Amino acid sequence: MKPRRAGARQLAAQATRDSILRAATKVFARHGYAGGRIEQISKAARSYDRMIYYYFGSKEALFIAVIEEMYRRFNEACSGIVLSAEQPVEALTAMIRFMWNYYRRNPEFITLLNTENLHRGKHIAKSKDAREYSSPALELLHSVLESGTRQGLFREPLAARDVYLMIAGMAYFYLSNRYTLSAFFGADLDRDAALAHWEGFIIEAVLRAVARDGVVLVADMPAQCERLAVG
Amino acid sequence: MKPRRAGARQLAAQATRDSILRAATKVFARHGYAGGRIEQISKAARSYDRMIYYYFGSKEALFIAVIEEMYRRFNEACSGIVLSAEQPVEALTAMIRFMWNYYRRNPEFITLLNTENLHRGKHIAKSKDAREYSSPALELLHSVLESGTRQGLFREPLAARDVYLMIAGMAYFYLSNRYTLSAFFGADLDRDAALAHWEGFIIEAVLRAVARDGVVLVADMPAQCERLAVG
Amino acid sequence: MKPRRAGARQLAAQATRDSILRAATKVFARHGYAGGRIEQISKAARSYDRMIYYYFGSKEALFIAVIEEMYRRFNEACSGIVLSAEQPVEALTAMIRFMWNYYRRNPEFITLLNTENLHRGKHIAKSKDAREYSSPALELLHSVLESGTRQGLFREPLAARDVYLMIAGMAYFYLSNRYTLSAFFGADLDRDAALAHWEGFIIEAVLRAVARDGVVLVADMPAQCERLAVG
Amino acid sequence: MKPRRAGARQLAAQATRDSILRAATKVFARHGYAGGRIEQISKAARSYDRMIYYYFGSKEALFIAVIEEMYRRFNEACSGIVLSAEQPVEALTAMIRFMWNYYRRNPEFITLLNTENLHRGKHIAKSKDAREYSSPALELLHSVLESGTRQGLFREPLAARDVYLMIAGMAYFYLSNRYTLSAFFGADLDRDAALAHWEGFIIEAVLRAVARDGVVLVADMPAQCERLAVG
DNA sequence: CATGAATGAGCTTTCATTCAT
DNA sequence: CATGAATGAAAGCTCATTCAT
Repeated sequence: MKPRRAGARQLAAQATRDSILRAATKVFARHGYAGGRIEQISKAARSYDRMIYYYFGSKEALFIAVIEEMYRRFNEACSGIVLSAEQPVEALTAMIRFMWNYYRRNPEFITLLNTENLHRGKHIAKSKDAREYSSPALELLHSVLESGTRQGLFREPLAARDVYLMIAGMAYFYLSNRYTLSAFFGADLDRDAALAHWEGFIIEAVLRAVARDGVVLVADMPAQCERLAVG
Repeated sequence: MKPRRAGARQLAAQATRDSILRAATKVFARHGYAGGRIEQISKAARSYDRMIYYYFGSKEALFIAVIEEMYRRFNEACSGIVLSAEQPVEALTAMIRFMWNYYRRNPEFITLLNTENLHRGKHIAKSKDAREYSSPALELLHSVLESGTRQGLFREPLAARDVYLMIAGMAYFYLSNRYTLSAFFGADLDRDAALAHWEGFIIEAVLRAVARDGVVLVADMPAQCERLAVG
Repeated sequence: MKPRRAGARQLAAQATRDSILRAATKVFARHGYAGGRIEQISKAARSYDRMIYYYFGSKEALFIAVIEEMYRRFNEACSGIVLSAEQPVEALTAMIRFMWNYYRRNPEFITLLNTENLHRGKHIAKSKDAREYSSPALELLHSVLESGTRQGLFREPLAARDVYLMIAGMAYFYLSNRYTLSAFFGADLDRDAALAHWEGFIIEAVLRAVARDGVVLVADMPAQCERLAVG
Repeated sequence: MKPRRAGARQLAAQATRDSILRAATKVFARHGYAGGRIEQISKAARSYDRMIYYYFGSKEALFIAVIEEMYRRFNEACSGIVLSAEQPVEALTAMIRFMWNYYRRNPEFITLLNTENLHRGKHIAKSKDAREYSSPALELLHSVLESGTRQGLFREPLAARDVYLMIAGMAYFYLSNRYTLSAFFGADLDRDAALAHWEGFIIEAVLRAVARDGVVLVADMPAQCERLAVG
């Protein structure tokens, strides 16, 4: 009947829903699931409590939507990675840098994942789209590792999953736990120099982990690498 | 006059305090700070809400006490590590196994740290004994790395802190995030085989990270190691 | 669009707020601030605890609102006083009767003021409208005193504030402290005769306090007055 | 058996009881009955909650004891008043000054009375010694008034009770309500000048209230008085 | 008599959620 | 769809009081 109006309405509705989702992401990331308040979310979204129930049904359903969106964005970002399989060391280095930077720039990603793991993944288990979240990052990594092996740079191919876990673990842990670690070490892990140092350390450790015995892989800025023969 | 009786009273009081602390550790580890209910804690401790306030003053103070106790235990456990500095590869391997097992056997350690980091370390900051938590593990690691270098097995010594972060990161992340990772990978990371595999992977990766160029370090079960010359 | 309906909603909301305020006035007047229970208030208002926090935010803020409303009503009542400045003795007498009757008919006024003074005025200090509470009664009194002086009935004008304090003190103290005073005197100060006697005594004392030396002012019921020359 | 020890014990016990009573007086005076905390009292008395129940039985019984002690002290103080009945104006003035100063120096007297009146005298009603509290002040006042009448200074004798109420009302109200009055007047009633002014005003008003028609009584500092004939 | 732990009812406050326009 | 009032359960915390040496 009034398509234009209906369209405008739908647009407005979508905007409301989006702003709630965005606000919820922030609030849950900051305070956890139990600590995240419905009212805080609705106010941050400049909307009303009621709207949250209208669009999402419950606090838990909202949290699930937040987790889903978080994965969607991560995979979307992963899809954007372009690597030259011909230069596996460069590609691997770029992959590490990507993950490190993604974690750094999306701190909610880390705290939301921690929150979800605190709850033993029960929300992701309820998600209908859970299956779709297997990341393109893994496949990329797999082909890079294969290429490196083929070129004699990497040893017999490691499981992409293991390398992924290694990269993610080293990057994630440093950022996720930097507050307690800073207290533990008596040093500020948030300083630029410390961050840069750790990024370099991850790269070095991963290259050493994948390198063929007797081969030393070096990643130089900007993203250069060399092959140094031994013996 | 009545030392035994007075002692009994104090003992009972200490027992009450301890059981509250133990219960709080479980509950906060399971549900986070905001999600952890005072009533749940007092019931689990077979005590009363009032006693929590009697002994600790507030929910937050109780949480701080939990965090402090958690660190104390960890450092206590670290103090028990005995390593033969003469066999640096074995020592380093043992160190890794220790941390991996500590995380596995003390899952609350992980979730409590995550919770504390969610709150940006604000509780540890309020702790009076925060300074004392610097772990003996770091110093041990330092001497092991030095010994390895001296023996020509390890390259010029890496910072103990970096190696510690590498080990902790790889071990911690796997265990902390296994629920979301299992969904992400579509595989169960909790299976014994998967756990054993990852423990081995960490050891291998760390040994490769610290090895002198051209040296391949291998850690064999049970805790054997060999030196394989290359070239 | 739907002004009547929207209006009805707002009206109902206002009614809820009002009934809470009314109930709170009663409860705080009866039991003091600490002794006044939130639940008692919400039940008396036929509402819910939650609504008190919805509309007022906290127990203290509710008490402040009660104090503000109490002052507002008092000043509103004072604004209704009509005095003929030409007949200062009658006017002053009427003023005294007004205050006496106001205290008698609004016993909460007295106990709320006592409660607020117990807390050293800390709530009124937090009130934003505190400034506006200076009563019209003072100005009225001032003009009555001036008129009396001009007519040669009153001595050189006393400060309206002092006369106000005298009236208020005598009336307030009798009513505020009648329970302990009754025990102290071994007599019932609440009997009609006793009350009427005291009202007359205040009037007489005040007239004597303001009278020009040598002039005896008499206030007869109903509100008549004569001037009796002396010497 | 061990009289000295028993005596010492009794003394210590009395000291404990007294310090609790003193602490309770302060706490109830400061926070009212409901607002006064048992723990606060026991801590202020450097004793234990349990001791309060040991010596007084309950919070209410403790409050009754406080009220009784308060009256006892007041009457004790009144008993110390020495007035020369031959100089009724001076005597009356001295009486007023006594009451004004007693109120000023014993602010707990005022707030405790207010608290007791808030509860409609229910505690004093439960006191067994309540009868004994009729003050010597009334009798003193009575004889002063009679003497003044006999000497032709005061009019036909007023009821001592009325004059007492007048003095008490004016003095008590000013001090009791000074916090709200200061806000109401926009002036500080606690300043020395203001206090001295009001003391003088009370004296003047009372003298005028009791003076024989045509007689002007003046009370000069220090405690002098003159008789000024009119006409 | 003194001491400090224990008790459970009850307090203020907050929560997620639903109702009524 | 939006708005804001309403709801009742449950949270953290405090209270006066009693128990057990």
